[in-house]
Amino acid sequence: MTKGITKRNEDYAQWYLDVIAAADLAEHSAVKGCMVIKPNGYAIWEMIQAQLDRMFKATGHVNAYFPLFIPESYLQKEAEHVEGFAPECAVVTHAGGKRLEEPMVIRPTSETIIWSTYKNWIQSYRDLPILINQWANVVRWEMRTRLFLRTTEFLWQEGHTAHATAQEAEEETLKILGVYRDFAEQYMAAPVYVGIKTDKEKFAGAVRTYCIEAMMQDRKSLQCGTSHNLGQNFARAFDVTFQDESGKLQHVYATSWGVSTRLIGALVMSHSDDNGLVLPPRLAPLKVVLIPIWKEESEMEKTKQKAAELTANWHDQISFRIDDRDQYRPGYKFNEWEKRGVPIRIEMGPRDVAADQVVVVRRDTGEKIPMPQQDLLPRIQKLLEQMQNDLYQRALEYRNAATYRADDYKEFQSAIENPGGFFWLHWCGNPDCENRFQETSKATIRIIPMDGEKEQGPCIVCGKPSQQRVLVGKSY
RNA sequence: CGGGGCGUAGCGCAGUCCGGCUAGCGCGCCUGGUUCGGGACCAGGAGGUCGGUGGUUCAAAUCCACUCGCCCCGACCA
Repeated sequence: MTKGITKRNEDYAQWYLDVIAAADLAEHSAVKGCMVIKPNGYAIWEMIQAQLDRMFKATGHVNAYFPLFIPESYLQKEAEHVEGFAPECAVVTHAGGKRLEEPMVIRPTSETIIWSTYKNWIQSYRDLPILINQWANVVRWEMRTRLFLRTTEFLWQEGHTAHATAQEAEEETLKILGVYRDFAEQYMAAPVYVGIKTDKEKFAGAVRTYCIEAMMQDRKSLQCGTSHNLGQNFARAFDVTFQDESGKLQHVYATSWGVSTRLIGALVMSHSDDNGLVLPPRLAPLKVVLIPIWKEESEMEKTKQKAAELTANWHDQISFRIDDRDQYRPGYKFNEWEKRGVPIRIEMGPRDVAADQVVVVRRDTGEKIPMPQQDLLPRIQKLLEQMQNDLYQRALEYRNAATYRADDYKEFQSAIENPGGFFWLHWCGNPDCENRFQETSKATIRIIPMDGEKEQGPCIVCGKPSQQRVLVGKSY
């Protein structure tokens, strides 16, 4: 029945691209590695933004905006940071028809420009904390790109906070990690594992990087959000000090954290099926589409009128659309809205009008549910919540079923290839061991759990004692 | 950067090996009509510097050289 969408089990990568095309979310642009986010895709981003923005503000953050351009010398002030980002920076050398005295980097992230600014804002402990977020675009010249998951330019939010104590900075880092986790689970309906990155995987310039990791339908892991405790690294690099209560000068403690348009890719790969996009209701820009059905002109008027009556008081309460376009037949419309991931479709034809009912169809299950027209909106609202929960549960079960414990390296190596998934392994903490199994399995340590159960065991590579298991998987 | 693929109508492609009429097909689009509870059908129509430059030739989408770009698979990364 489906045209134009490759089956998931035939070619997952192609399926992903096909779903994006079918749902009209984005397309490749004339510029390599860049994408045009089309209205359907951008609307999802706006839903993500709106909710996260509420959550950031509820936790005391405010928005600001820092420049796109960063003097090249700024980037070089933090050693690890420059090493990590320099290779993927786009640099502007000419402007206004002249060669610039100092080249400008197009921000790959804004720590450096922000800390050079915070320096002027902070003198006393009374100036702290600073809790700022910005919604922005950034550019990272990646070798290989994939729509939404990794593009040369992408949209994100980056929070940058400044604190008087190490403890406060750590609390902030964890607070945001919690926000991300809640957002992923409650809004994206994506269960996530939460933990710390290994030194090898952490952000360039951070003391510690925390993140949330979600499993996609191909059993690969996608990092969906990161929260960094930057310690005093950037304060030292930019000489940002404050006078504490006792009058002593101290370097400021910093955090930074972000999520990006990658989340749209995560949504696609978490829930969608061979018929196209499936969106969790809470992030669906359009939640309901009502399709009046008719044969003759008289019926057309009647059903259209009925549809208008039925939804007369919906406008402030739910995002919906009546698709009464006359140039398409119902089957075409069913398919079109399905591809686009609208959670609920309401069919209403002459038979329904006569029976004072409608047929409600769930996008996630395809289930058709006849419903009385009376009190339709609350029933729909309830169903949307049900769907939101069901999507989460389904994703959770899928992930749990594909998460294993492994103690034998050979077994792990074969299992990561087939069937694939997440593996809890004992790891001694030695980067050499990390590199070893990374090279041989192409899988990486996704997280070290923070509050996971302690369990003694031998490192799966070298056999030395390990205090707990770490999560390993192939990733995007 | 390595490997592979592709640039011909808005999209997907055929034609290229072996040069030759006015460059085709499907989808989509426009007009009219019949249709309408799971991707309708009929008729008519619009739409092309064949990625670019140079060369070979009476003649180039097709052969040669150079070049630009994009996509996919790997190494780097949110």
